[in-house]
Amino acid sequence: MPKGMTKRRPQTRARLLEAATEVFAERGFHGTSIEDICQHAGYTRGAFYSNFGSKDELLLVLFDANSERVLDRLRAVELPEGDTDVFAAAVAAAATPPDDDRTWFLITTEFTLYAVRNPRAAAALNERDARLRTSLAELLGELYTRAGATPAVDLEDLARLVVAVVEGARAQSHLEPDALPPGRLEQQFLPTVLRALAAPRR
Amino acid sequence: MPKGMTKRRPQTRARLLEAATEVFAERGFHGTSIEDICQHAGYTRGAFYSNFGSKDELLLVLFDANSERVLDRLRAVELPEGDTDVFAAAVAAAATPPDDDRTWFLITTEFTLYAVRNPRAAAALNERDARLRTSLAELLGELYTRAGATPAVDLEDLARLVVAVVEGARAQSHLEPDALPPGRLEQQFLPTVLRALAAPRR
DNA sequence: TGTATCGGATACGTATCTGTATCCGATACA
DNA sequence: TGTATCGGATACAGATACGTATCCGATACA
Repeated sequence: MPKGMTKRRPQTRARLLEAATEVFAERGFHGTSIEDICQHAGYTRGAFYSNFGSKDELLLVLFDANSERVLDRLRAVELPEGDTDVFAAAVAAAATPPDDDRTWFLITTEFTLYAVRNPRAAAALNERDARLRTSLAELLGELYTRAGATPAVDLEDLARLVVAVVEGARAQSHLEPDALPPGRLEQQFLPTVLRALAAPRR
Repeated sequence: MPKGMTKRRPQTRARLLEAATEVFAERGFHGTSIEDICQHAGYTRGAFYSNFGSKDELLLVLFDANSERVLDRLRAVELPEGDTDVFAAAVAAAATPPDDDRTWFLITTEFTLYAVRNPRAAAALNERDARLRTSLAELLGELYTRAGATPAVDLEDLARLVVAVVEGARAQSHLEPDALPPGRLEQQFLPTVLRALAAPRR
């Protein structure tokens, strides 16, 4: 805790961030006024400007916090031991989205749009994605090892593919949850794909 | 042309739509005021309200128009004849994005967000996606035929996968054009993936 | 050529949002 | 317990966006 005083401050910061999460998810970033956030959090705009310089700044903080969460989730994935179908088991273990996925899908997508137009945000997003791919590549490497196979392609490239599939599927699932339950596309295809990208036995 | 009169009308409509396309891409849907659109098109708000009921309505029209374009593009894909690597050739033929892809990536993504929150838009989006998948499944079927193979999975499901990969890759490319040129991920992986999903020869 | 209708411009009132400047209660700290 | 500082509320002034109501020039049509 910084020098002067505090105790209320981190609380209101947290509450503002949480409120912003919900309101952004509901109405979008541009569609949300600072007033909306404060109202939803039970504060006035005074509190907001005392804690953040602008709506943009808050969004960056929000995104960074979520990035850590996502990375933690990925790092927490444990590869199963069973020797039946390692690929399928691994995908199944990793493919369950959290309950609040809808909210974060909306915010992350919003942030993506924001990033395409804003260099500072693009940097943050690309850095997160790079770290995510590194972790994922690591995991994939271990997966192939356990399967007793060698990957036939660069693991970072493969990580890009996996991210593309996951993100693409996520969008479809959030638009038509009934037609495509979350995780289904991944479970249906990723095991086969990963297996197909193992180097041929020699 | 409708009864009363017209000639100017469809022109200004078109110009407003074109202006909206550009401004939405630049500042986002919520970030764009109706005034912005009119100014960029060289009209006043009077012209806007005479042609559209609201910004939302205009967005729907914009999206529908683009949907047709996308479907036309897909239907125009011609499978190559050469017998070398049919899968690679097909992917290469289909993977080149149009020049204005960035603009439409932004708008479509924006529209996706809009759709997650708005049933009417979701219906439009899902209908387009369904038609897109149908066309794509057809194309894939023909592709397997030419390859002398039988698909091992439902083609509509496979179409979902392809769409996921393409959309996921598109997002990555627009965020890091240098690290991932448009179409590269597709060309690198899709041929192998499609081949791997052919039923084993019997 | 006259005239009714159409398309878009202009003008207006209102609502909302923004950022800052100031004020007051609460809390740490001596 | 006194006091300086901190956190958030309140108050204010300006800007921007919205939708409508009205007006005027242009075009179809008789």
